[in-house]
Amino acid sequence: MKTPNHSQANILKVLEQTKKPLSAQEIWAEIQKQGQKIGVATVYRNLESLKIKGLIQIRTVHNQAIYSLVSEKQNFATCLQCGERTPLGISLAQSVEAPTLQSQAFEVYYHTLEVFGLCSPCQERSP
Amino acid sequence: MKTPNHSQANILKVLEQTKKPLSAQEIWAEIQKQGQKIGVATVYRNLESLKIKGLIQIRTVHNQAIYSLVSEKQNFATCLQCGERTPLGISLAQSVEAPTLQSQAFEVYYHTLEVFGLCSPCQERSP
DNA sequence: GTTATTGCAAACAATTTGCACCCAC
DNA sequence: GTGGGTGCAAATTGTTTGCAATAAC
Repeated sequence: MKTPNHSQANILKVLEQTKKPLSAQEIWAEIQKQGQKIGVATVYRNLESLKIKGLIQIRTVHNQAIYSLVSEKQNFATCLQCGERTPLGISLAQSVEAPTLQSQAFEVYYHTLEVFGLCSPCQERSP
Repeated sequence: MKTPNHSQANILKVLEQTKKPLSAQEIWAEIQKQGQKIGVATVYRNLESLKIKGLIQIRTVHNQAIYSLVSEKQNFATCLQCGERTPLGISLAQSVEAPTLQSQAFEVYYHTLEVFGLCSPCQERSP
């Protein structure tokens, strides 16, 4: 659990290859499809480890955990109704992170700026 | 589902009273404790409605949805290991929100700035 | 009277856990 | 050999759904 093991490497590889956030089940299916033998439990256990290492991040959509590489875009506009997330072309948190958190001995891995509301289609759907 | 009904009012009241984020089950238990009769399903259904209205927000901790009023602090440092969230004394997103999103016809309800990493106790616990 | 909302219990699905096995070192 | 990592299947638990009864307007 200390050094990145074989399963964790597979998980990271899949996330890099597909280039999009996946659920645990999708990751599991994908690794199997690539010929590797792996159990669901192993996927979950290693996803947890990877999360704590700060390599992947988790968000929840429709009551299902979705995993993605931390290296991907961190700023989104998320629709409360359909869950669609569109990246925002801004990145501004670094400037405040450091000073505020150093004093609290908090070790920053990454950050997220997310805006919630209704996307245009959903606005029309529920007036 | 259009106008705030009785159940939704109860949910909001509980969230205001306890002044802290609660799980659906906790909200359900609390409303019952106050003498109101309500079913779990009703709680879930109305939480969903309140979410879409932008009145409450959801986050997931340990595979459980946690609900809180949107009016509460939106900026946090979250520990990836223990899940502890400490509010940040900053608020900076407004300035970028508006211009970026107006062009996309996205109706903003609220925003969140979250920083992830390890809190000081957890750093010592996992070197 | 018509429509929306509710409670109940059953159904569901994602995630977790216990345990025996196996591999690496 | 020993300890961590694994697969399997069972168990758990939060959440959702169908439906008849009820409340709202």
